[in-house]
Amino acid sequence: MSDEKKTVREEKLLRLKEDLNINPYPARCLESMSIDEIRDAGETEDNIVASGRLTGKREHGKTVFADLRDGTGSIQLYLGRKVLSDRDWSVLNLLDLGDIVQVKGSVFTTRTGELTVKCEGMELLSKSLKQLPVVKVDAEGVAHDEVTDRDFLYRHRCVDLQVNRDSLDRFVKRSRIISALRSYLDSIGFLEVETPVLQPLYGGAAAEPFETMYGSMNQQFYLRIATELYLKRLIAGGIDRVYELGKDFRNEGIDRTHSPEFTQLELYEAYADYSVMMNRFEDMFCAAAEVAGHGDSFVYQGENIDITPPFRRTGFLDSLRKASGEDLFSWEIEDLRRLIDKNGIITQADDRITMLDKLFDHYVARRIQQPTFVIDYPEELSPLAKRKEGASGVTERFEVFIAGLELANAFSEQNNPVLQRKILKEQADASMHRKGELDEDFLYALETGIPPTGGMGIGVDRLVMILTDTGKIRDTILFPHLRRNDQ
RNA sequence: GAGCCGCUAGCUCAGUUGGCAGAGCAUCUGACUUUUAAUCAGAGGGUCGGGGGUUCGAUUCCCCCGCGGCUCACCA
Repeated sequence: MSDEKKTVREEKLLRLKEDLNINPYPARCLESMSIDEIRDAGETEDNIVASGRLTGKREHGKTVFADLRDGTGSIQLYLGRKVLSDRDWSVLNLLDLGDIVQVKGSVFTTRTGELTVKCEGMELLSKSLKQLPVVKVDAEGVAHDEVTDRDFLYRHRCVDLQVNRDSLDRFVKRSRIISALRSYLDSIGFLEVETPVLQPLYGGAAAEPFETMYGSMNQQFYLRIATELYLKRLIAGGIDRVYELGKDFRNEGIDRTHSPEFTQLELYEAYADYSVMMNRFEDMFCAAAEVAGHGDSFVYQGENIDITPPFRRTGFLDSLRKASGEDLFSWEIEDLRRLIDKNGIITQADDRITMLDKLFDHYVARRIQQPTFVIDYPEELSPLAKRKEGASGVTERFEVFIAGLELANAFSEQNNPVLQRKILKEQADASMHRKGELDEDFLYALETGIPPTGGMGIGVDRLVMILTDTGKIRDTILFPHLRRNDQ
């Protein structure tokens, strides 16, 4: 061991152990009430037990006021020289902010109107050796010295959750939103399943995969970019309502709305189509909004969002035509390029359909504020969707946009195995990476026959962004990826 | 992957036109029996992200590197 100087807290730890014969990390403690329960119960002469982290300490000679916080809330402690035993008073003097303690006592209201535990006994449950940032909130509710260093907070989420109240609230809501999605699907007969994260072939979306060497198989595997092709195998297997809620991985850029590791909900429903998926989306979105504490509307990044169903519907080509004032779908590639340049859109797109998609993003998608189903996408953009009957070149597909964010993507699934094989073959031939490889197992499943099916993918992190008024996807993810910082 | 910005005490930040590095909160000592951003008096605390260069002297100027932030690109 080194002979480095002990920190103040390490000294206190030693004094607790040697001078006071206290175990600073006991294995057991008394059962205690949660702090919100204590608050609900109000004043009482009875002895209650409360446990939590010491987050504030105001010393007044023979009296100390402190703040105790657990996962449910915070309450003030009153610690008096005359009330506490000599031993507890000595322990108190060796406590630091951040220590975890248990107190026993009655509950009263101070003359300033603060509900307070009058402590008669106190036990140290765990000594904190790190001096954490102290965030104080004044009478107007303004937080002082709030920790803002993103790097620090992402690397030490435990600190973020302790000192930044907003952060904890956001992740609690995230959890509740996910529960609400599951409850909805479970309640109408959907079966939750788990499909492989490591896949010998990847598919179901157009994205760069993460690659990994599978040692005992002696083969290259990929982290999934979507669960689609496996869930449809289950539809073929007769699981008529199926969903998976889990991580997908796309080896692409990180920005405000993209995380390479993200959470997606994919659901498939046999004997349904994309219009049923619209209803499912509305139902789930409203259920999630409710558990996030919202009514018919809420504010996202300063904009009021009205979530009263039904949500607006607009055609992909119609909306593009209206917004641009031109029938872009019939334009030649040179003219599209000129329009893209004129609008200052920076893109490497060189084919007609990608250019149209870029123009759609520019003219329509990013300007959509209120919940909107953009329906009937061009078939070139939608290889896994069924073509719309009676309309040429479009598919039964929609995406949901709210506040300029793409939240969901759904379609009436292509269940014609002959057409599907043809489309995937053309796509594979055109791709540099896939080298013409088709997912034959998936096609086999289609060839055994699957019913008409509606399917949908929902970006869960983005849903949480919208419902918690969060501007960056990273802030909805507990442990976003960071480079190692070994210094 | 590109451009711009940042990195100073545990936290929030100031500052040095190149000359022993500052504040508030936190910490430590003392005072105080109902405070709540408690107050008052005093004290300690820094490899100024890392490495190199210029210079009598660099935390400050220059170069390289690391990490982060913002914008953009990639992302059916």
